[in-house]
Amino acid sequence: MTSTLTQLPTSTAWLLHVSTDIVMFSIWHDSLHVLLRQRYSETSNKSDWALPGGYIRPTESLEQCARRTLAQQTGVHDAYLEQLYTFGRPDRHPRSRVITISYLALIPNQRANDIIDSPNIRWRDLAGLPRLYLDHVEIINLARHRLVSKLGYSTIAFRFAPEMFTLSELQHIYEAIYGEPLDKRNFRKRILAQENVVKTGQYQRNCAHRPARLYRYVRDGSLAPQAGISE
Amino acid sequence: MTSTLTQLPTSTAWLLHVSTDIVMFSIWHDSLHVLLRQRYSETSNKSDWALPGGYIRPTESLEQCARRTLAQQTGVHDAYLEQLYTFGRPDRHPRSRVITISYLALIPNQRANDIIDSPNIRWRDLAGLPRLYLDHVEIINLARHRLVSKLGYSTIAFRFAPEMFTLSELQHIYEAIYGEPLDKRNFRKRILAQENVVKTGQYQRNCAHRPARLYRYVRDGSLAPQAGISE
DNA sequence: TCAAAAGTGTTTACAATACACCCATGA
DNA sequence: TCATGGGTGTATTGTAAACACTTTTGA
Repeated sequence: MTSTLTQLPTSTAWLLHVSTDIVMFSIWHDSLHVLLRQRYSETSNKSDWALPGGYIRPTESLEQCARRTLAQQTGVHDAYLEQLYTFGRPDRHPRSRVITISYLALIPNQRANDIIDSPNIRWRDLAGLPRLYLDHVEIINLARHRLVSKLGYSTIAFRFAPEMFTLSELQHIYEAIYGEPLDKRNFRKRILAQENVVKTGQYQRNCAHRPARLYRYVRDGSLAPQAGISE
Repeated sequence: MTSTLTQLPTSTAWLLHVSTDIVMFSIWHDSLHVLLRQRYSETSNKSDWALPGGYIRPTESLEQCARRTLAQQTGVHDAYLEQLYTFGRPDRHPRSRVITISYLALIPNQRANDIIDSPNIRWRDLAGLPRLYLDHVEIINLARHRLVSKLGYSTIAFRFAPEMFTLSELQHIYEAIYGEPLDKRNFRKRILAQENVVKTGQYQRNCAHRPARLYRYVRDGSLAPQAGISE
């Protein structure tokens, strides 16, 4: 910033809006899905699908805005959130200047069921997205790209898993995101080499095959992740 | 976004400012420096050092804003730019709501000399920064962190190097950013394994030792980097 | 001939890959 | 007893790390 408010050139007193848009992913039937909401255009009678999100309020932070709009529109209060990228092309919105800060949101797969399944809110498979509002395809593509690359060097995959999970469940998560199968033995070796993946001592129940061990991921409480930056 | 402008609740018609702040790095005497400008506060007579940057205009994109303010304040027109992170805590500015999109900027080290060396614009060593405006320390720390990690998997280091460079010059760049020495033979092996680093056939001149080969980095023109996202 | 940086290979340790069979359970 | 997914180890390959001496130039 150049200076404090009093020094602002008057030319900056123009209308500008800031929003957040949230790309929430979850895995359904072994493929990556994104949560979309339907928007009815008031001009044409076409409808678009859009990312959850909305305009920022005077006293909330960017992340709070993302959390609030996500909760209002989808009922999800406790997703993992991480800032993605800020889109600000002057012509990205047809009628006004809207700058949007995009967020990546993740919830455990089984939680995806809890989301109110109204006709206006739907999980959509990334293969075969409908026509999307504004530049929301671009935002989703960036989010998927980021997710894929973070899978390799971070522990972000555990955000898709429940409290206790089997190694096969975890492997399915990786496979759904990468879109290709992984070797079972090498996968297990690699995961178990991380010392924060620990046996719970419990096992699956009522499966028509040998019951799998349940594991837990323990985030070491040492350094709490800074809002949205880390992982 | 929830909707188009006409549907905006009136409560969003409040004053909000958007700026960009640029963290421009360069290497001086084997250590990483950042370009700062001096700000005189109109309230107290203390002065702060701040990142270059400024408020966005109605018709420019975020990156154009970063480029324009950087050029106005420092004379640098052609830096490499990459979006970093958006800071938007409601209390980050004392008098108004200012959301800022931070950018990482890099120029070849020798270009750093060209920058107008006014008392108001100075390269400052990252070890030993002065008191900084608002949350600009935080922005700089994030930028350095990002730079260090990208050094490992990207080709961003070549942004510090001139058109033609010796492998030792390149190694000094890496060492300055990591803050630790590297093994010469392993370094050269690793760099030369990348096929975009090619011999020019030319050599250093007038050095009091064996003249070093000059190399060039060739960006393969196949896919041009998408504005600010890639690398 | 000296100082100063350029240039060059090999050995070792570790990480990633490929690959196939037996086990425990419910039906 | 059968179908289903759970669970396990080794050999190989490729990649990263450690490490010391010779070469070329200007002074």
